[in-house]
Amino acid sequence: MPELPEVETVRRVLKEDLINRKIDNIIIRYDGIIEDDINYFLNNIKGKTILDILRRGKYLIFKLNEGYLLSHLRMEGKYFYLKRNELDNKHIHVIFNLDNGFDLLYQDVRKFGKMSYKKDDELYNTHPLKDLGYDPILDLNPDYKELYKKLNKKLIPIKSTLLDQTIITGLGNIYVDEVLFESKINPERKTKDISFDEFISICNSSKHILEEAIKNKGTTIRSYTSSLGVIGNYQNFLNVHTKNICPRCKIALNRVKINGRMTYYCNNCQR
DNA sequence: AGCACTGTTTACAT
DNA sequence: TATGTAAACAGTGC
Repeated sequence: MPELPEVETVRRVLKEDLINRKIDNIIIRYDGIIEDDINYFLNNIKGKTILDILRRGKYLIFKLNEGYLLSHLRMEGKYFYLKRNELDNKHIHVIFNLDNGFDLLYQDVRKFGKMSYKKDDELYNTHPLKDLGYDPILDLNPDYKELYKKLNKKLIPIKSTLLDQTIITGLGNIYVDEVLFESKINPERKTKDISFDEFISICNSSKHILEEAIKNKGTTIRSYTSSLGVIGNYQNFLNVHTKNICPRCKIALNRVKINGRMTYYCNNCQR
């Protein structure tokens, strides 16, 4: 479900309730969510206290008093902070019993989400975080020249490259369309044909659009919520994604598949 | 009923 | 190495 603004919103919401909460027990109902050996995961997280909640790209990072709980929501993952036994359904796959009588529930309709435990010295040095590229919100002074080298001789469409989290991290299907519209670049252009100036424009638009989306608590098109029943607002500011008419020149938008992902763009404004 | 679609990532074949 | 496809899974809508 979520791209960077949605994950950032979830992080902020969870931070209000979870700081200094101790995890007394963990109930895992569906093993597929946990990437580690189950006992390794349980033994390392049970009894730990949540000191902070961080984010990198689309990953949520619970900083514990020792090590980290790394979590990716993929398409449908959601966290709910509720009084014990207040809510249950068949899509709740992991339950963290907290020391104050509340639970942190992990719900995931499609079961794509992943969690793992990372030691203090592992977090940023091992997959997946070590492979992530420029985070437009967290990284203030990126080496644009170095990033641009990665586009070097790629033949795939620029949209596919921007969905690849190893160059810029945090963009997904919605925000890539919006970024390319703002920077007036056709999503079907070959990556290697993007000029350095155009790449800078993409980076600037990414930062600007992601910031605005965070201010609006993310985009809710079908199922995203940051907590129980709380939707985002940025869908009201989308220019092209899910739209029919170009807001700039008023012609009909193109709707094509790139990488198997529905893509919206204006053939007139985006070159 | 059956098929196409969905905000993600990655394993695998070519 | 680079790229495209399928798979992980469940629900919704036509």
